[in-house]
Amino acid sequence: MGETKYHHGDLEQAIIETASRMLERSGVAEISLREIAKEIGVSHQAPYKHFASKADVLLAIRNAGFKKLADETRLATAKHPRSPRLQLEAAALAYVRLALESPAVYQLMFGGHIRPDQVADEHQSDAIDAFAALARIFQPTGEPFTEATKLRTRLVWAMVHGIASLRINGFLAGQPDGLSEITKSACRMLMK
Amino acid sequence: MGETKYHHGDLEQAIIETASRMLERSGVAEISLREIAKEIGVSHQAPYKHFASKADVLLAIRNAGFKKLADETRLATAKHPRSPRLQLEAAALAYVRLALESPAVYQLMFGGHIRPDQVADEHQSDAIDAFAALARIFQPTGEPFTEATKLRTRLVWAMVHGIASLRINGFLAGQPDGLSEITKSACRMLMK
DNA sequence: GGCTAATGTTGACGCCGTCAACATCTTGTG
DNA sequence: CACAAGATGTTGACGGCGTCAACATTAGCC
Repeated sequence: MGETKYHHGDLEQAIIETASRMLERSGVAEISLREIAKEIGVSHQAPYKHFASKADVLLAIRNAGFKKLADETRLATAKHPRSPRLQLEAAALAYVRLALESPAVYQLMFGGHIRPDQVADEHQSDAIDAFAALARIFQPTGEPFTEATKLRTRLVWAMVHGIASLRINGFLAGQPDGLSEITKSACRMLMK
Repeated sequence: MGETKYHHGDLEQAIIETASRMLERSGVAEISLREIAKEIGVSHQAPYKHFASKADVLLAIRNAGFKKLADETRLATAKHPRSPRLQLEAAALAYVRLALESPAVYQLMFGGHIRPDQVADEHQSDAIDAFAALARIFQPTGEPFTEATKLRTRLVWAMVHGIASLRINGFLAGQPDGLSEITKSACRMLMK
């Protein structure tokens, strides 16, 4: 049947996937919408039926990254319902692992490639979700987070973010094992 | 005298300065060599007499950023020769202040805009200097740093880097004062 | 003073993101 | 089932970009 169809079927998803793959291979500065379209086998204008601009494609990848971050954080903490210590460690390790798995996406989320003010509020909520999942480690009950909890959560986030970011940029040498060690040390320090 | 000269005088420095200014105003994705040249009042090819490529200009700005980081770290620690606690706090605050002063340069240093493998070893040394200046807080004598010192220094670096990076990306709300508080909390935790 | 290297200019090329106009397919409604 | 309307995809054009090549001007050294 149709080996060459006029309509692609799910071009939007194909663009996100192809763009993500090229992103990890070539870096955000090197990828072009036209090349993505060519790779998919579609005209250079086809992406504009699904995204308003190239920046919009990158934004979608960024948002998906934050969603995954929130999901994985919740998943990690859910595995150890009894031990905040293990929750923190699992969340931290998941965070770092995610960043190392898709460094280009991670840089898209935190590397200044997208101006913070051009992110719709609706999509900031995923980042807020990730923050909340972390905060519940320190304050499992449902009440509004105290200032102490927020401060603590910010320190945790900054710590794991710093570890991941430095590693991606080549400033923390060593095997992933060594990175786990640093991450666990950080957790020990933050849990005390 | 010469209001319009054929030779500029110090085009190389002018390019770095103009590029840095445009960087902070427009973001790294938006700036162009041609626009920089036009702003300076020189032809679009003139920059190529001083830099091999656009990437080379960005690299120079990145390297200058690391140099400044190392210098400021040394300066901060030198102010409190007696108290490691104050040294750490001063270095951390200087680090965060520097990042907030020139966020675009900071993103150039850590945001994945430059591939780590295309940085000449010679220019990694500034980053190593900054690391060493931090490490001396924990091990003031001149011996090779112990593993414990290195781990500790990495945690410090990751922490302040995380704070600065999250703030630049809009994930740590609040006045600079609030940021100082977080930074000081981090120092207290790391010093114990 | 004149040669040479350093510095700056003009012009061209191909790629990029995006606008406009047109083509084809899908789908909902009578 | 027909067909209009909207969704999806194509071709062509434009200006801006980074960079190569060829040429022009100037500075510095013998």
